[in-house]
Amino acid sequence: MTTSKLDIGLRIRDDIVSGALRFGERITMDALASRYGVSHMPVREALRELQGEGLVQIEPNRGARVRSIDSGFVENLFEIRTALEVMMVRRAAARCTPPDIAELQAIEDTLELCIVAGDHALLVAENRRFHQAINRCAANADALPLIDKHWMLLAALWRHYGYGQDRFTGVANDHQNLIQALAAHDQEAAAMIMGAHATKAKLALLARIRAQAEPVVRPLRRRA
Amino acid sequence: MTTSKLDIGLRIRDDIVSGALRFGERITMDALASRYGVSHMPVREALRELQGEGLVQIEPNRGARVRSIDSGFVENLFEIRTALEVMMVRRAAARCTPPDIAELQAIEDTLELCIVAGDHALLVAENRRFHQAINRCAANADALPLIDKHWMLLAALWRHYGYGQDRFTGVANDHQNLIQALAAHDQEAAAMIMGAHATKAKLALLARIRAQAEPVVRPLRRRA
DNA sequence: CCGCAAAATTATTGATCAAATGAGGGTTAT
DNA sequence: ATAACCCTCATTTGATCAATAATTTTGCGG
Repeated sequence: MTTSKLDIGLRIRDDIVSGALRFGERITMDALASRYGVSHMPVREALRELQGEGLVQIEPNRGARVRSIDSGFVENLFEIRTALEVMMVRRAAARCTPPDIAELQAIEDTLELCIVAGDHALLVAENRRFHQAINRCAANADALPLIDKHWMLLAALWRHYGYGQDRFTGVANDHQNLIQALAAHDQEAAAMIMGAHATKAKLALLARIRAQAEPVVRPLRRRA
Repeated sequence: MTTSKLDIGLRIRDDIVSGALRFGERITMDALASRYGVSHMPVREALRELQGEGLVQIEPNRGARVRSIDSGFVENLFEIRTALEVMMVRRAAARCTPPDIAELQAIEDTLELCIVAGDHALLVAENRRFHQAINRCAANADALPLIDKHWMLLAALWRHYGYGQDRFTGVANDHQNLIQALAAHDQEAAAMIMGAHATKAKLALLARIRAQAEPVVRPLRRRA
């Protein structure tokens, strides 16, 4: 009914990331069409596009479902993102300029304030900004959407399983060391730290999954 | 006319890779529909899916065109694929079994026969099989389609610019050393060799592109 | 009461149609 | 003659309709 002319693909994506559409859930075009107040056509095209991105899986003549996840999938996802971000931080270390470093430090400052204040919602946003800033320094425009896609999926998983108590201990330290390595144009150091940083996140999320955490639906701000 | 019921997306993909549809070329649904003897519908969905994969670019209300190419894009593509394949070969080194090694050696044997015989067509096929076999050992099912996608794109570029004379000198040596490292479960060695292997390919293709005066990039008309 | 088969219902897939958007050309006015 | 404006055509996009495939339900027989 609220027939917003916005791209239906974005709406579906948001609903997947926000948890409104759960992983593995079967989705019919009828349901989505009535949910968004449009006909089947935009939904069909959006689903195809999301299938190309890997977010939904379509079986011929048998409908679509949101990509289903298991711990193996999570591990695979992390390894892909880690490999890409390590590559990117290496490039960033080679190319970053003093203004870039200053921007990173500024983001990191507010991020650490969030840690102290316990503002998780803003914290994850700032964390993403931090990593995006690094990736932008890497100047590989074609890797950015790839990383963003995986980041988005993993963010949805964090949301679903909840951030543990000690999720962000060590993050500030990693980030500070990362800034140091970038400022010194030390590619190997930056790569090492980033690899460890991402791996720690992987272990933390896998632990949450193993612990079968309650699906916490946190009132995270919808639009940044 | 030959209305094969096969997925139109595959046909379009093949036509892009084979060069029938050139990079940057504008494609209308009418043209594709009549070309494959189907109505607009399957073409629409296929184009959306290919857009999700990044192979075609769709501008709203202005149609679709095959992804356009420049040397920066090629470099970006190689860096992504290299990062992923290095990650994968590291995993493969940790997990591969004697039968895996035997299979790799068998593929490599026929590959080297192709080098001697100068059978380029079979050679590239065997080369791909070799790398796919390694990636399968890595047991990261979610990285496989990603790598395949980039491999396919780069294969199309090789096809277009041609393999130089010395493209495959050193390939056999790299592969043999790779097999040794895998058999010894030496992750670091395998990663190093794979990184060098992929980087050499990057340099070779970029050299081909620079050497060829004729640009593949078709002048893209910009919107206002 | 259980199993199998056939029909009906449900949902996807392909096709045709109508409307909206953008581009290109032609005409007119200055 | 040139520039701006309008009109027309081509093409995408959204909607409805028909048909194909699959799943579920129902009915019959053992």
